[in-house]
Amino acid sequence: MASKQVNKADIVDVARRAGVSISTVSRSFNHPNLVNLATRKKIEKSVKALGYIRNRAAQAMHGRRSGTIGLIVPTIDHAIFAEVIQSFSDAVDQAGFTLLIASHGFDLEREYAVLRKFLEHRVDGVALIGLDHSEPTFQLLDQQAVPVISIWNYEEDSRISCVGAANNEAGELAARHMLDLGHRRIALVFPKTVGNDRARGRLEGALTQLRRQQAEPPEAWTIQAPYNIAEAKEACGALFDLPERPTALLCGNDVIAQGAIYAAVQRGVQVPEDLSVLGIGDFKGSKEMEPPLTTIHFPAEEIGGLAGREMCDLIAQSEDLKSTGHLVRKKCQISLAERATCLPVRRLR
Amino acid sequence: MASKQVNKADIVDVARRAGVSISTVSRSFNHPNLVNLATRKKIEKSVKALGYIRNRAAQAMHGRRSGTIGLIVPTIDHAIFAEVIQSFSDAVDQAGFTLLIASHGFDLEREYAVLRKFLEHRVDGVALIGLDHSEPTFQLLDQQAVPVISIWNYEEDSRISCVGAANNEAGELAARHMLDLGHRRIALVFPKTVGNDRARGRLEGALTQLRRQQAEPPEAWTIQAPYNIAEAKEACGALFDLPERPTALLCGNDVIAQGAIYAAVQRGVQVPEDLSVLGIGDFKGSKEMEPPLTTIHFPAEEIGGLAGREMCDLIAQSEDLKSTGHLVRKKCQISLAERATCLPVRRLR
DNA sequence: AATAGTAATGCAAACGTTTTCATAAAATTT
DNA sequence: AAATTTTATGAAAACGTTTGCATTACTATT
Repeated sequence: MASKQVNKADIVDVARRAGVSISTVSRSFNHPNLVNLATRKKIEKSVKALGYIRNRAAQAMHGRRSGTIGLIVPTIDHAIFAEVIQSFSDAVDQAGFTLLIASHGFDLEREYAVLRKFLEHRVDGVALIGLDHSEPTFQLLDQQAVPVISIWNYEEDSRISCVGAANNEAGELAARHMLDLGHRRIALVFPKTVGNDRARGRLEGALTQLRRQQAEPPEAWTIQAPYNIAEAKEACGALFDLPERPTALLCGNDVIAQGAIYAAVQRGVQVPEDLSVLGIGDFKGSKEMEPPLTTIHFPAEEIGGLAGREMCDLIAQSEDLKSTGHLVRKKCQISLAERATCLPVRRLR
Repeated sequence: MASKQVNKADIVDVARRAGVSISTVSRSFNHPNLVNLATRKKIEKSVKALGYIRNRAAQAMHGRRSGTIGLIVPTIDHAIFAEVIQSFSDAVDQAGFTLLIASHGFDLEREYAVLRKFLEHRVDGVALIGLDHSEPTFQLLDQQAVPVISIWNYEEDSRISCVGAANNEAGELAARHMLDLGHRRIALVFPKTVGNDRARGRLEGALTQLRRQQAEPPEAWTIQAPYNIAEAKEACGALFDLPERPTALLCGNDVIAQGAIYAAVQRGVQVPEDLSVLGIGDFKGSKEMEPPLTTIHFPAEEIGGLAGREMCDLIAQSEDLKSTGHLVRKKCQISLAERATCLPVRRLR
């Protein structure tokens, strides 16, 4: 509506208007202490008048720093990732970085493509979710020597730096809780595990623990459900319609647990009286469900924030060129959130 | 672990290794048809060997295009925004853009700061949520003449291009449905409306409709709840404990509706028999709740995707410099999703 | 009063591309 | 066979910054 003339304000224009050289203008931005206060004021005024906005692209071409961090996630639209993304974003934002985000839809080839794209933009660092990545991805990361961090999973022998929790421990903890409550007829409902080390770790942890106590579920009781309430509900419904019903359901995540509970309600199966249901993840809202969901708490916000700060540190280090190249690994504690969907097994049935 | 030598591969290096000039290398990327196939192959080989990755920053300095789009949202960690972000991201991704994301936590001053930061990175376009923005934000946008689009809300006289739905219509539709079911004792539970035109539009639409039919709720029945199941549950709980209880609850969004239902369950109030509850938004999972939530459906994915494509178009147009500067507005249809939480009022009580 | 520092600034050379213009070689037309 | 067009390439000038080095004008030291 207004003038809308093409804006051209340049550092040169700013310099001219302020009656100084461009070096001085540049310096007044980057090393203000090196320039006289009065000069700085003049420049400031000139900047305001011209509506000048620094060009980070030009800046980046120089000092090797673009001021951006790339975050690659499987999907943004996911209760738990959204939370991690938010806290990661807040953390790097605070350090002045700008966040580039892309999702690959659980496709590791697209992940590689996105990584390349980010590298073209010369991100100062890259964050990935999980530790499952394609070989080309690892190689590219290594070759470009870009600071990188994996969020969400912890593994003591991870190939790249990581901040997260141990998913197998979550699975073990979950199974142990069920066993502690006396359950032996435990069904497992998990998402697909290919290319998803989160789910795989949890499932393996749970199975390990169950086997250890000779409570491995029959095949019919180990079912797969997508990350999606509706389909989880359906999958669990099928399970409930089986002639033999388990006394406990160990779900790979809270969404599946929620679906399971809905499926139970639909069939008049009482939770937790007739069936104990345990989730993993402690998604937002799980605590407020009715009945509140017993689950394994993952400190998503803590992980995201920690990862963000760690990412910034890594970048700062790599800048010092001391670049010892050593990996950093941070393990965040998970815990059992005992709420209302699990009960000791009723011996009589 | 591996070599990890500092990577320096340059377009110059590529050119040298391929035995051609840098112009040819650059051309082979940007206008492949202008360079001989054999030469292209040589360059390709050289690129591979050196692990060269183009520098978009340097590229951007030239042609005025950075290949990035900035998306500024109030928060990422929010069922509905996450969905919009995802589809917007997918759409711009498909067009080859890279997405910059930042959240401002519903603080319009931070929104302005983020916008400036994005502008420093020379984003090719900016997308914002909603139409409520500070005056400096609008001015900056106008002055920089950067393609901009607002996502989520539709207003026929919006100050910037927009793709979204009409929130007041959602409120009206919601109120009308309750009235159609015979309810007259209707309570309103909405989030804070300052700086949140989504909530404000909905509330106003609902009130308009209710007044029109002389069913405006008493003050005690118009309560405020934050976007948060736990607090919504609490707020609604207080409402239920009032001596006079409404027969219907019109909630500003599905999260609040969910909280309301939990609060009802807790108190033994039957939904929908004793109380009809209507949400707005149709969040993921609302359909699968037990009972499935009746709500006003907002096509979040459609809005995000449409906005993304529109953003790309806007950028393409602005590049043609024909820049007619006219705004584009797209209205997405909302609809009533009748499910199980609303019932015609019981006259006798 | 001469010397050595220090503070403030400017000049010009990077940075890694893209693109215009010029040129050479090859293909086509006359 | 000469003239013209087309195709393929290179040289060099941008693009908007940052920064090392040089210069000038002060201020402090002897």
